[in-house]
Amino acid sequence: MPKYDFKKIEKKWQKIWAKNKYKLWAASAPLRGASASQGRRKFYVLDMFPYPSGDGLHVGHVEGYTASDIMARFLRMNGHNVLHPMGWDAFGLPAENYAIKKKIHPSIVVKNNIKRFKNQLNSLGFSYDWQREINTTDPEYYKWTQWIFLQLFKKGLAYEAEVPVNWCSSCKTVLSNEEVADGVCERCGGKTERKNLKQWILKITAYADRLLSDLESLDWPERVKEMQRNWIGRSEGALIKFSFSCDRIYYGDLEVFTTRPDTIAGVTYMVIAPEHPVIEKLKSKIRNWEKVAAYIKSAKSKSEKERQQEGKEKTGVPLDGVYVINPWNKKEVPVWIADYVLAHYGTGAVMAVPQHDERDREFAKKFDLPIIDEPLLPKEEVIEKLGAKKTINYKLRDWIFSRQRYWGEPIPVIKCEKCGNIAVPEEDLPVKLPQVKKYEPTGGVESPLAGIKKWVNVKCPKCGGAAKRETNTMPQWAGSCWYYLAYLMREVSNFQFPISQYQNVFKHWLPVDIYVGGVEHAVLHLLYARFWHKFLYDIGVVSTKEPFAKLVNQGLILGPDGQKMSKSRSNVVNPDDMVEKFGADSLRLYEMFMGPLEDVKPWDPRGIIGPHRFLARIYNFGRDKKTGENEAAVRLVHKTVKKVTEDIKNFHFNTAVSALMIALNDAEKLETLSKDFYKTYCKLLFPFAPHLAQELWSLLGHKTLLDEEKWPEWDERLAEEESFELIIQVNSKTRGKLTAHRGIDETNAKALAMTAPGMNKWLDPSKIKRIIFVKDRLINFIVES
RNA sequence: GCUCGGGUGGCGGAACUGGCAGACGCAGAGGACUUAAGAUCCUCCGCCGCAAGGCGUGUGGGUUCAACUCCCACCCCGAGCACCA
Repeated sequence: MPKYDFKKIEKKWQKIWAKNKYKLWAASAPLRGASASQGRRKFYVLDMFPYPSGDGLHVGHVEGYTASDIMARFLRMNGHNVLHPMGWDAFGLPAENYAIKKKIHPSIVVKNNIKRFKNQLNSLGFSYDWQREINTTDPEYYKWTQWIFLQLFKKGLAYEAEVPVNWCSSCKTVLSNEEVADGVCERCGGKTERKNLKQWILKITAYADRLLSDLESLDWPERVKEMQRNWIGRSEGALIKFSFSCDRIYYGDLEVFTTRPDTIAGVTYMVIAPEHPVIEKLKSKIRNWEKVAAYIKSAKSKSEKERQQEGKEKTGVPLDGVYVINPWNKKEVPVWIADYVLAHYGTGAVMAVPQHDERDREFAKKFDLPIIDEPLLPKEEVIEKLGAKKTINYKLRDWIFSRQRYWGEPIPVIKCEKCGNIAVPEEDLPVKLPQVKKYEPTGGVESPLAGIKKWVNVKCPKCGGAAKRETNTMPQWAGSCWYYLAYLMREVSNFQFPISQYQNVFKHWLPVDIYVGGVEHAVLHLLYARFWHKFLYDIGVVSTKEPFAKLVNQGLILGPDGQKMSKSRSNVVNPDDMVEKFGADSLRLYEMFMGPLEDVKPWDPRGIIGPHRFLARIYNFGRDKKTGENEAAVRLVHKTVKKVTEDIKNFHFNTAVSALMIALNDAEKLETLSKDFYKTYCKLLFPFAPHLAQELWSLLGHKTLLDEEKWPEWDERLAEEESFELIIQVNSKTRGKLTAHRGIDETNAKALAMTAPGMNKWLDPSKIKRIIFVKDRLINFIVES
């Protein structure tokens, strides 16, 4: 028997595909053809593009990319116009850190890594449309990233402000809230500290309501939607004014935000955040100022995380001499400061209702403040009587957008002492990242770009006077906010201005129909990209409200030890090794066969052998079989086509692979097989194991490429077996089985069941009380016991 | 604490709308072939039992002729959020 020489087969077809790739895998341009009338529609099948790290492709990449490749191939064979592109998200710290260490320019590092990644992707037989390849670090690409920033800037959605920020001292840059998890830098795991720095900020909060409500329209995993909902954190309530009363004299108002105006009668004290500006104003009235000042100082010195970690044990200080009057019942209550009240949320002040709020109760108990039982009031009535303002608050905060690092898109702004922040004129884009000798971050508010005087010093575009460039760069996430549009722009021209020339392609291809990627981007990339897309929608660039209609998350693949793969645990499985040992088709097949796509699953080093053996068996299958018509074979084909087709549509690739295995096992038992069986089987196998399927297809004598073949159809009647196994139960226990014709009625089933071997042991016909008959399944005799 | 997933053989997992639990694969056992090993092929493979049979889908209860599937209570694991007023 010939050996399944996967290396030879895979190389051979990869060569042929490379020659034909633009014909085979290029989507039709929308302006030529693509008629929706014949059931042919567009499908935009998108992978989350990789960061081309020095480690090369990971088996986790292979999982998601195989899933989308199966989908793309399947849809193409079904006659659809499929766009399946790939590119590189190449700005960011790892390339820069590597560059610092090895003294190689990051662009060279990135170039080498991309080359390696691309080879790896091709070695796995993915059917990407490489004509549309993009790279976020290409100046022609990032000029558009800068252009979008400028549109945001012009609409007032990008602004500079001094704000408290998260600073990562090991990455030496500011981070966004989304990049900080548990007080730790998402990137390097280092502790973050709080600093007040002047930064560029994007007003994502202006889109909070739409980012939240439009989630409903998306076919996304509920988990991801829920994470975004939590992150946006909408709450409805009202702003209520309390009056300060010091020595019984009115001293201005204090506004609080509450979601529970109905509990206002139970307010027994007031708490304000230590940072609240009113404290300074009331200073002269506060009798224990020294104590208060000390508390404020200690609160400010702590990071938000530290405050929260200590948060179980509440702390606070009363403002002696300061009271507020409850507008509902005119009662005077004391005012406290405590760091469990956050300055940046609501008004930074809370009316405390210990009866109803757990945190208030904890605080009240600790400091012996009264807890009163009170009537719950009609919410609307309270709001109306007090003239309170209904408000909606969000947890979401604006996106801190500048980074003090080299390897990112320069922020296209010129700072003029006279004119302020001035946008770089569109015709001057891109603002190219200049070559520098040292990439080391400065550690301060400037990026290494600040050291290049020639680059920094420019004329103000407005007044012509001396001015300086902004030296901060954009964060990692900027380039990935719009890359799915860049693939489309490739179809028209090579990123030329103006934007209007791209609107037809955007209209045709958007939204992305299937977006496959890891769940780790749930509140980073996926939130940011939705924000930018909505902005582009508002300024008329794109015509859909959302970028990604359907999202599929592949589950993490763990190491053989059940732990997350990592170099330090040395449990990383390298896809190259697997391709070398078992072949690309085996790797693809195994990763799909491991379990449901979305599940987290451990890598079983032996597991890949199963699919590999299966492919080797297919390779030699049928060599000693007679060709001929065979009804059982026909039914087997139809059954398998149905199962595999439906499974692919539902992303149930594990059971699709298993159906292919079952079909082979069953076919081996048949004496003759028709030509048609082999043909159809090749087509079904093709999306999963394209190299072998194509090889077998050509061995069958076909000159065509399977990419251009039509996906098989099935006949519902033939997809069902003629007969079934009738389960015979007595008192709901299975006591026998008989083969019966489909559609058999109760009377015949009963007669048949009586003839089952050994039935007289279990069944006395005179004692039958009741018969339950389930068509094409079972008959259950209920007898007296 | 809250929210969302999930708990099925030694392992990964399968099971339509409530209808044979354990498909498919890995591992394991026995056999064939081989000087041998490997590869390949055949048979077995949830647990108890010689068998007949009984028991089995996290635990306890319920509904039903029939429950992995539906209902109630609880336990455990994973992910996310977490002083957001």
